[in-house]
Amino acid sequence: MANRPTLKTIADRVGVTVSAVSLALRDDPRISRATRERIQQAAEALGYVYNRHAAGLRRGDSGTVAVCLNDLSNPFFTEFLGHMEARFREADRMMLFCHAHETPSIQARFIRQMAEHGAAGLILVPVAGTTREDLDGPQVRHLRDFPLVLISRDVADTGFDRVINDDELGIRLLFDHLHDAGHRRFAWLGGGGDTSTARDRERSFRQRMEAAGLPVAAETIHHGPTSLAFGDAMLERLLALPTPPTAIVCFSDIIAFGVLAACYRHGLRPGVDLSVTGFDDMGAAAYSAPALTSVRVRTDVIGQRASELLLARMAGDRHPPVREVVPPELVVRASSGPPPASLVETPG
Amino acid sequence: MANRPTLKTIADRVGVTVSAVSLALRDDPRISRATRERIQQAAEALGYVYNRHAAGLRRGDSGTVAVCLNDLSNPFFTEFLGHMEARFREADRMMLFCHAHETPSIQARFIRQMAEHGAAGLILVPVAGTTREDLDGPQVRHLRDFPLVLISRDVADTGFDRVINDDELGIRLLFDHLHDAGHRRFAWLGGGGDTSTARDRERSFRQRMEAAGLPVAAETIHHGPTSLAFGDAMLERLLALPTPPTAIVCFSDIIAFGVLAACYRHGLRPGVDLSVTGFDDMGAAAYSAPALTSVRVRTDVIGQRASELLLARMAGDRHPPVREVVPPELVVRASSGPPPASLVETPG
DNA sequence: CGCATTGGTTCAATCGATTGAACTGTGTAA
DNA sequence: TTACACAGTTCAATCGATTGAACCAATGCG
Repeated sequence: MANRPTLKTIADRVGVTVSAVSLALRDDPRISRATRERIQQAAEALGYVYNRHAAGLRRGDSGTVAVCLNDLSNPFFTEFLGHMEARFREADRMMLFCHAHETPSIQARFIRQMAEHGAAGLILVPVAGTTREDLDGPQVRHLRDFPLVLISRDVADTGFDRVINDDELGIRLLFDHLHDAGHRRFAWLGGGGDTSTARDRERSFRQRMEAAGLPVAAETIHHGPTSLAFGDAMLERLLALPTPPTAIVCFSDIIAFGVLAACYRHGLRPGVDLSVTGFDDMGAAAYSAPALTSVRVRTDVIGQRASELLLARMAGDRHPPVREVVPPELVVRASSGPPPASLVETPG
Repeated sequence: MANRPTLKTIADRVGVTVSAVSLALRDDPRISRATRERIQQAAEALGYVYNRHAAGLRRGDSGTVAVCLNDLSNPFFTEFLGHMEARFREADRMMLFCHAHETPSIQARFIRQMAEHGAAGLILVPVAGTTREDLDGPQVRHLRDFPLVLISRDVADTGFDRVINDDELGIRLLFDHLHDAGHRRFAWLGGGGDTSTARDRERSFRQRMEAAGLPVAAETIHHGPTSLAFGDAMLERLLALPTPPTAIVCFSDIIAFGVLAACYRHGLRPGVDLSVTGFDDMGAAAYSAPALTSVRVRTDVIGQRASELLLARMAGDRHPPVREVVPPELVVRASSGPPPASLVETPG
């Protein structure tokens, strides 16, 4: 800030008023060509930097949007960030960024501060446990009619736009792939957090199990953090069961990678000795050892749609809140295959 | 922005002036307890949101810092982001974020725009090819005396603070570990970008080779992007050589993961049949298959130091520019070991 | 009683840019 | 010659908050 030149500085140097400078720098035809050029040269020479917030104060838009992610250590979410960043750059908007770290208080604070900073809109991957109250309650009155789009995770009854993955479809594709390959003994390594994603994926898994006439026993479902360590540790526990599963369905790629690491240590060949699947299909899934069967969540589509919706809202669009559900795709790779022949239950 | 309440709104409701409201909301003792409370309640009731930029206009600091990363898809850099975000949150500063995508024009644009948005400081991981000119030339006159800290990658002679990893030390630790284990046939899979990191690591590698009396042949050094695909593809080429290397030293973990993936497909056991090492030691390195020997770059230390330096500069510190070099640590895991017995050259 | 003090509040200028209205001087038409 | 249009520029209010100075009333002191 160290006393940078302002419109006044330029005006004094050229010998006109700030109004003339303001108009000239924005190429307003009201200022003559000659004067305009003198002004623009002076600005250049002085190293003038436009003050967007002073302008925004008058005009009513600071030109920023806010983005709040729950977890930066998960590349899945940074993929979103990348896609949105690109779209907002196109729209000439800067991004105010927050890493909420799955912590409600950090998220709450950001929701206040981004408003104080004049953000014109907010894209939010709500942290686990986010309630309707948090986005709609008396503490956040300023969010009323505020352009806000939720992505990836849903929060019911908030009246905001949402763009989310079709988790039900994803799990169905995955389960059917495994079931068709002959698997009957499944384990679910699930997101422990209180998120729509964790709930929806697990519910779908249970539904598919039921539909296939398979029992969902206590040792079928396991909850834990979305971390490599969790997947790694869980494989050990699953192997210790009297009848270990032949297919391990993981809530996310991250967990699956942990399982693959443990498999490697045990000399187990995923895709041959047992099947392991992820969910999200982040970039690394194609290069794990072995490559991971997963469900490709369209972070590009979701990120772009969310950006579009937000920009539309910021432009004054007043349509009723939408809930867009983006279909994912099954990506079969080496980590899944038929169960080992010795373990296939012969009918009768 | 949709006509939110302002100080005036509150003032009218309570029956005082905006000055009184301004003072009251900041708990100034000049306003009586009674009035202060009435004002604060009214603010609460109206859902008032502080306008930091209007205030900043008067006070001269908008409360934001800018952060520009070269590559978001590399978790190594998001680790930095996480550490800095935490520090800036503590300091009550919001982050204006940019993903430069290794693209100079995007970086240049951000350097201008963050200034327009009144950022009080900038942390930059310069994109490949960034020159002294880009940070010090006539196009960026506003960066003169601007609080700016470079991290991870250095740009010479710019007069800015820098916090970087000791790449020379890192490579030395890695090389000596492999050499001591008996390896004599090395390959280098290097960063193709024009960055100090790529240069310093490769130079160190060459120096150690020379010091060990080993020839650096054409098939020893290979350049390519920092991607899984590059590492994956390179293993194929290295295996096709008449005398393949026994140790593959990768510029970064990302490349090494690609190599591991290819090894898996070929049935090669890293750490047994050949050794593979990474650099950065990002979180996933402990959970690859097998776990990756790497050099732990202290993203936490670097991120924190950079934040501290920046905050100090923003507070008016005028010390001459510093260049802090943070020592990394060797982390030996399963992906490296002695060369296969059959390949160890017997002396004489 | 008169004057100074103090507590509580308002006044008014300010930060940097924007913009509708007003002004100035030139050229053209009546 | 007067009136009028018009191009080019300036005036002045405005956005929302801050702050040193001014103001006013009530109290304290001599």
